[in-house]
Amino acid sequence: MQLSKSSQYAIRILAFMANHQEMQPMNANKLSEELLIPYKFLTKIMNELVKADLIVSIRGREGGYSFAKPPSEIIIDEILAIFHDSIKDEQCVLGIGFCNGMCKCALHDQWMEPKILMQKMFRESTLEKIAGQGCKI
Amino acid sequence: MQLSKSSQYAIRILAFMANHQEMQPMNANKLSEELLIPYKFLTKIMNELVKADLIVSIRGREGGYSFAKPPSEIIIDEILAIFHDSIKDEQCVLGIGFCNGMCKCALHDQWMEPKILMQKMFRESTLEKIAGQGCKI
DNA sequence: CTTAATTACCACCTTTAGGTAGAATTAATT
DNA sequence: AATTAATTCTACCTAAAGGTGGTAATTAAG
Repeated sequence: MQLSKSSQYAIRILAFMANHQEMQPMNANKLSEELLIPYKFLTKIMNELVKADLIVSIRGREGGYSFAKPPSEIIIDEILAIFHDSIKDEQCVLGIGFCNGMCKCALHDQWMEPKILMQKMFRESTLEKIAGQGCKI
Repeated sequence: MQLSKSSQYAIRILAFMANHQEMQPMNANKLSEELLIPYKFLTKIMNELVKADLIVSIRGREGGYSFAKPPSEIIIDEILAIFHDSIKDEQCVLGIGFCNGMCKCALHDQWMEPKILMQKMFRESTLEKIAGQGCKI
């Protein structure tokens, strides 16, 4: 029961970048060293963030990555969605097809509250909001 | 962000068995057909439940599976633990090593409440409690 | 004793997540 | 124009999850 490594890394990378907007564009080497994320894996993730239009990349010398839009407009759920980690409304904790009022799973009622809280957390947290928190790793 | 198939199946299987205690021992064929879980995968899961002492198996004709202890004494978290799906106290949502007061991740504070709720849900739900709920698939 | 019904075990297959390698492309600097 | 520092692309590798096949072991029933 946890996020994929890709999602975890992506959030940490973007939060770090949001904390150092003056250093943009920021290159993959720097990010890899600061966050202790394998270089090649990191570039793969960054590339997906570029394709998803969260990040723009500048190739060549003095290049690197910068935000495609301000961190205040990027929500965590948007990042999770890229790596298929977002919690959908209809998602059943026991994986049955249609888990709703008609035919619900054995954990449906208990699952409601934590599920809604997680969705709320992922949907209401912007990068800007969370960037200030924590010890920036 | 979801439970493994093994955990999902195991909970559904055990809840079903708790709902039909008069039919014990219950064999793999019956469980597979009722719950639409691939036979071979199901027997693999049952075997793990046997090794974990949640279930006892009886081989041979008229054999099958029965509870090793009453469903009122089996909590969901115990099942999740078998498949490495339990949510540990120190588990960080962004996967950093030590996420606590000293050095916490950017989502630490927001993660607290849903995490505690999920742990509560998994730790306080017994099989007996959840068995009655839902439409028994 | 034989047969049929059952679980246990071992080995494998397929798909996905996580991660790596190397060459191609781009662009600033010299 | 050459060099160098950077991203991008394609392809691959490894480990784990999910799933299957075949057979041995066990046991009740006939």
